[in-house]
Amino acid sequence: MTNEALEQRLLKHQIKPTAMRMLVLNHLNKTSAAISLKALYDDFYPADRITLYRTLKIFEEKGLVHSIDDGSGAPKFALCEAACDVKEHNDSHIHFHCEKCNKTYCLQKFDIPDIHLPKRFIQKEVNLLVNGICDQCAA
Amino acid sequence: MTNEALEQRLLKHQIKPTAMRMLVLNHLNKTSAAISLKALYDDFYPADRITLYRTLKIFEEKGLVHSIDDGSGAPKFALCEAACDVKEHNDSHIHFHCEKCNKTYCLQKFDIPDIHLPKRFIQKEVNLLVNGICDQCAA
DNA sequence: AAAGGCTTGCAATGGTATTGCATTTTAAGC
DNA sequence: GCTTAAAATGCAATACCATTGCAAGCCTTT
Repeated sequence: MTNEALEQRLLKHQIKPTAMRMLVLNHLNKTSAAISLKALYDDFYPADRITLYRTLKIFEEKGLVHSIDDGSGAPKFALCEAACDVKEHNDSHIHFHCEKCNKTYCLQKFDIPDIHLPKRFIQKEVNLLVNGICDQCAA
Repeated sequence: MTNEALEQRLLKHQIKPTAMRMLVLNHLNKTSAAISLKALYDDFYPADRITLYRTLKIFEEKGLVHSIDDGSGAPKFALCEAACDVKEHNDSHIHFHCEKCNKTYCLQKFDIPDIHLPKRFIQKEVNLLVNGICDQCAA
């Protein structure tokens, strides 16, 4: 992804494109798995941890990434689908956590099936986390 | 639930029935919503927090309760279905978190629908968390 | 060049999970 | 019942992660 493309993507989400933010966005864009703050920190060492924290925070707030809680203790982050924006997240896909390699993937193509709830329960948002073994590790 | 019944239930799960454990089990049994360690601590004050922590821990390990991560930051705990035991958890139901009252319920009667995964992904365990408004709060 | 606003970096705080260890309680054998 | 071993409890301490406060730096606008 070119610098211009990165910049455009940030601007589209009303995020001021700083160097740090473009680096982080580029990094997120390159990897297929979701990434934790700690992992991001390791990859960007010796960049400041708090800055990375706030970078992810604002990305999330502006609908550029969504956070995934895969039960590993710390949330992980992954780029949103194109449909997401500042006003609304729309990440209705399955999240898969591999218990072998510990990676967490957004299965963008795999929608969450319809849910049946008891009478008078109102559904707003659904999180579906599947634990198991990913294709790489199953090989 | 009688003391004998509580005791039997603990023994069935290979948990030594101490006073504390029976109290906690009774408490879990009385409430329909899942409970966090902190809330349990508040309810049992001035009992020791660590003891309660370890009580929940062993309950979980022995298949008497399961933990639910509803995104509130701290896991909550609820009694397992009767089918669970020391060897295997089997809590394949929807968890519902009400954003109004912040309570989290096990919808025992509402099974998780079948999931479609990409080729060669192996599914082991599924967590389905629905956020929304519960029947009480919707009224 | 000056001023204001946003970003960054460092320090500090806060909450929760977890472990170590000494003491108490429980269960078992005699 | 008494003794002893194992398990549970209570307290202190540690560790981890998220989050905030504040001062310094950067960038834009005038």
